[in-house]
Parts: sequence; structure tokens; C-alpha cells
Amino acid sequence: MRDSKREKILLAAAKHFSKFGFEAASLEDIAAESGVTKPAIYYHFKDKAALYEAVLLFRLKLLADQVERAVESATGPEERLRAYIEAFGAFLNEHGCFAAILAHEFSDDGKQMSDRAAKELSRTLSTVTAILNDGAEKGVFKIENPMVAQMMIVSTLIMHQTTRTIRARVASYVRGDHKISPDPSMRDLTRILADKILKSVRA
Amino acid sequence: MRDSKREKILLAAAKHFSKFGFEAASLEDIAAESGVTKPAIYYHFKDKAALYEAVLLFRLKLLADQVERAVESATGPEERLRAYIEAFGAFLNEHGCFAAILAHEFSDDGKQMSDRAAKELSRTLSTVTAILNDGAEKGVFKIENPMVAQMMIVSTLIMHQTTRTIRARVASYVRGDHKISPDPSMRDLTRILADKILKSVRA
DNA sequence: GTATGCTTACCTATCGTTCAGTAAGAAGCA
DNA sequence: TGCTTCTTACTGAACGATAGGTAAGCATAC
Repeated sequence: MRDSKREKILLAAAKHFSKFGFEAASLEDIAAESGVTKPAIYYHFKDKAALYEAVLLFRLKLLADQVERAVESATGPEERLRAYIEAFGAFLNEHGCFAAILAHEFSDDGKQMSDRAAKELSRTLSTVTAILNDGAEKGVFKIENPMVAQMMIVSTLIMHQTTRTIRARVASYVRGDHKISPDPSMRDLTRILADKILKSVRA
Repeated sequence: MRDSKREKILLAAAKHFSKFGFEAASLEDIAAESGVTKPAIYYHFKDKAALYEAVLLFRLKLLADQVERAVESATGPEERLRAYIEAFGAFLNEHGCFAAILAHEFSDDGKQMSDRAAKELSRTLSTVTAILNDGAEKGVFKIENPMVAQMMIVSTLIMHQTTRTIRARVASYVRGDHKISPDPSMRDLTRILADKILKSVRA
């Protein structure tokens, strides 16, 4: 099959970059998991950074497209904001490794993010900014700074997806004098988050 | 002065772990910045992991203490929740490198976090869980799952602190048809976040 | 003279990267 | 069809750099 090795490399790379981040991910391990040798990666990609960008950019584009489409098919600021949150959450849920890649990138303050990737990410983020500003203009929302609502949405969704293990570990240490609530699924989280965000931005 | 080199190592280590994460931070660089050589680090600490734990644990303990104290001096669920958010935000603001260390740890799903560190972190997190459950019992709050509110608070504060550069980069690409709101300061963010969270959890 | 607090020198492992070489197949020409 | 040539898609071996970690020795304080 054409490009099948290349696809395998991309898949393994996504997995390893999500697990270890750009620096700590090893090309040797990625090659081993793809069933090729290290130089085979260099045949398909210029270097480690190019491989990373291919992995990241593909998903950033898909995310921006899916979010834009979901928002367009909804009407009114409230519906659109809910559609945004649910589309974002669904995408992270579907593309398991993507949230962790973004989390690593954010924890490095975008050190490894190319300009093209940053541009693609801004498409997704400006979608929600537009919704919030539109809602504020129409008097439906009351927002002091849309950046805060944006941060609340994006960071909560990403962190929830990437901190499953540590959350369970930390929860096991919580003092026993109050019951521990079950860890929400991505679907539940998305719904509850949308409810909370909408409640918090309504005029 | 007694232990002055040790203190210098700890300070430089905190800076480098926050900038690069556990794996990517280099002991050689940490030693250079502390004005000592690499084996001097091994004189004071068993290995890289022990140095990291010393850096992390010290701040996790301080955070839990300060948050507990702030919450205790407030009365009623609403006041206490606000006190929690503001104390957390103030701590992150004061200890510049700590948010990034936590962000790296979370993006690795706590891979490098020792049990003692996880236990210390659970003190901070169970503080807010207690507030939320108490508020729900008293009928002041209406909460489906306190984990979600917790995630919203913690992830927003940490991400805000660690993503200054990438946020500015991404913002510069945002489509120009709506004005860009200024990036909020930590103080502003904390206040706005507290307002939003309170609004979203009120019964 | 002995413990403390380091330094110099060095070890091994692993990293990203490069280079020379090669099996397989398509393309060109008789 | 049969022979040559070029391209594609790799492999094996090795490179220099850098990582965490260690062994041994030296200066100072008590």
C-alpha cells in the first residue's frame, strides 16, 4: 500500500509525542513501533521537528474545521457557545493523543509550535472569541474579558483528558470525611462544563 | 553561610524544571547556574529525582498551608471558595516557576510525581472539594460533580500562568474583524475567575 | 586527623542526525 | 521481449554531542 509506512510513522509519532512531549520522545522508539528503522523516518521527514509539525498540524486543522462547522450549524450565541464546547470536547475524546500533545506544548509555552501551527490554533480560538464578543454585543452575554472564558473552556477540557492517572492517584489520598465523586467521562464533563460556562457568561 | 550552595542549587533547579520539565532539564545547566559543578548536586541530593522532589514538595506544602489558612479565615461557602481561588492564584503569582512545574507534571500525567508529592497536592485539592460539598449540603451551591469545578479553577489558573508567550503569539494571528481584549494580569484573572466560578456554582 | 563540601576527570548510554549502500520496480530504448 | 538506467524506499553502521552518574582526590574547619 502506498505511504503505509509513512502513516505508521505518523501514528506512532503521535502516540509518543503525546506520551513524552517533543524533546523526550525518542525517534528510535517511534521507528521501532512503526516497524521501520530510524533513517526511514528521515526519508519521509526532514527532521524530528518536521515530523512533529506534521503530527500537530494535521490535528489542529481538523480541529479548527470541525469546530467551525459545529458552530455554523448552531444559531444564537448560547447555542453556538454550547456547540463550540461540545465539538472541542468530542474532538479531544476522539483523538486521544491530541490533548496530551497540546498539554505538553502549553506547558512549554509553545516552544516547539511552528508559526503555521500557531496560526491554525488561532482559528479555533478566534471562533470562540467571535461567539463571546457577538453574544456580548447582543446583550446575551456579560463578559469582562473573553480571554478568561476561553482559558476556562480550553484548559479544563485539555487538562481533564490528560490527567486521568494523577487525578485518580490524588483522589485516593483525599481525606475520607466526605464522599469522593466519580471521575466524570468526557461526555459528562463536556455537558457539565457547557452548563457552567453558559451560566457564568449570561448577562 | 551554611547550606548556601544547597539553596542556590534548589533555586536554579526550580527555574530549570519549570522551564524544561523534569526530563529535559539538565543537571549540568543547573549546576552551572548555581555556581557549582555537577557532582556538588550529587553531594546534596541522591539523584535527579530527589532534587526534583525537594523542589516540588517544598512548594506543594507551602501551597497547601497557605490555601488552608486563607480558607479558614473566611466564613461561608461563597467567601471560602473565593478565598481559595484568590489564595491559589496569589501563590502561583508569587512563586513564578511553580505553575510551570505543575503544568509539566500534569501534561505527563504525574509521571514524575512521588507519592509524598501526590499526597501533598491532595491536601490542596481536598480543601476545595470540602468547600464545594459543604456549600452543596447547605443549599448555597448546586453542583453536579465537584471535580469539574475543581478542574476549571486549577487548570485555568495554571494554564494562564504558563502560556503567556504562546497566547500572545496566537492572539497576533486572530482575525482582525473583532478587537482583541488585553491579556489579563494574574490579579485580574483571579478576580474574574472567582466571579465566574461563583456564578456558575450558585444554586 | 578526621569529617565536610566540594572539584577534576571520566564512565556509559542514548540522543538526533548523516552517509553509504541496496533491493525492487518503473521507464526508456532496442 | 530483453537490457539498461533511474527513482523510490528503505537498512546498517557510525558520528558527535550530551545526558545522568561515579570514583578519587583535595582543601578547609574543627
